[in-house]
Amino acid sequence: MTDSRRPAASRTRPVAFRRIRADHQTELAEDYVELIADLLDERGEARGTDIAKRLGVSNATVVKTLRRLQENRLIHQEPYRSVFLTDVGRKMANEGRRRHKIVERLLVALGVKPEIARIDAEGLEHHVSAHTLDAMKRFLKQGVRKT
Amino acid sequence: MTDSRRPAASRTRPVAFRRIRADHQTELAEDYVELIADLLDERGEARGTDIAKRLGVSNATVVKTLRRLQENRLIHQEPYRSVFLTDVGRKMANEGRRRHKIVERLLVALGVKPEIARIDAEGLEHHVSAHTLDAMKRFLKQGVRKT
DNA sequence: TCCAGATTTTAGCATTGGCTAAACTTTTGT
DNA sequence: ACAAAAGTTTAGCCAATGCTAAAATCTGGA
Ligand SMILES: [Mn+2]
Ligand SMILES: [Mn+2]
Ligand SMILES: [Mn+2]
Ligand SMILES: [Mn+2]
Repeated sequence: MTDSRRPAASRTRPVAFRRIRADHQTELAEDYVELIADLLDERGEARGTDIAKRLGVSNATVVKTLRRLQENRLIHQEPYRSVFLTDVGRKMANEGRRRHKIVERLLVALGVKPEIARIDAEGLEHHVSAHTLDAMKRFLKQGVRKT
Repeated sequence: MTDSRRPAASRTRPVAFRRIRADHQTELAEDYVELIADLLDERGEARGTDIAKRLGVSNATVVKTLRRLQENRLIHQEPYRSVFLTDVGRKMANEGRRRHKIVERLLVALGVKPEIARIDAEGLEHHVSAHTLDAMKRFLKQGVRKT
């Protein structure tokens, strides 16, 4: 029953699960900076309240998370003022957007309804490795052969 | 700048983010029951230690999580004995496996290396809606047209 | 049988992400 | 100019997921 080409589950699975736990650690930060970048583009400023509204979360929660993002040098903020991205934060936002767009376009290419693609992509994006993202890009570019 | 066919971000984004938070709530439970089902199939019993090993997590963590899964009627266990799935748990495991396989096969079909597909699928599976899963299934079945 | 080593559970702690209600600032309208 | 309204932060709570170290239980030889 053991497939010699496939390494034992006891060895391979922990790798996957560790990756997921790592992904989840950065996931929230990624969504925040991306959202902040969007707000800055759309309206020139990103207030905590706007972030809360878009995330569907309470104001207090946002305040707490922003504090941590500031400690991690992803954003800059002063009391009662709106939020800005540091260079690191902006870079993270741009990478996030890029991934996000590719995943969403891939779903649409597969025949997923645009509204649903938007929603699913928001969760999927954080778990797509660089290699998988490349494969998606290739698929989107060159139509596709496939058996 | 506003696209009339696309609803305002302030209305649509919270939907997506709420979905993600919901997904994350069930994610761990899904991985546990799937893993337990695997162990039961492979070796007839699922010990906490085996689960810990495959998840790459400490024994104590597993004990605590299993207690919660038992409260939620997904598993059954007795002290110092191995773990079994309830009907509900088994059903969840089967659905999980189905989704998991489809996602993994889709990635491979896109040209992702099998080892990487395995890893990425473990995180992606929980964020795929029924509709998207159908699209993936269709794609896998019928080659694909695509522009 | 019985105890030493292996296994499993418990205790206690930390971090993250969420909430509501209260306190504090800032803004606005008269 | 200043009080009411609006907006923001703080305080204090909870649940989930992780950890290590200690206690408890089980088990396989001698
Ligand atoms: Mn995103
Ligand atoms: Mn996201
Ligand atoms: Mn799975
Ligand atoms: Mn999984």
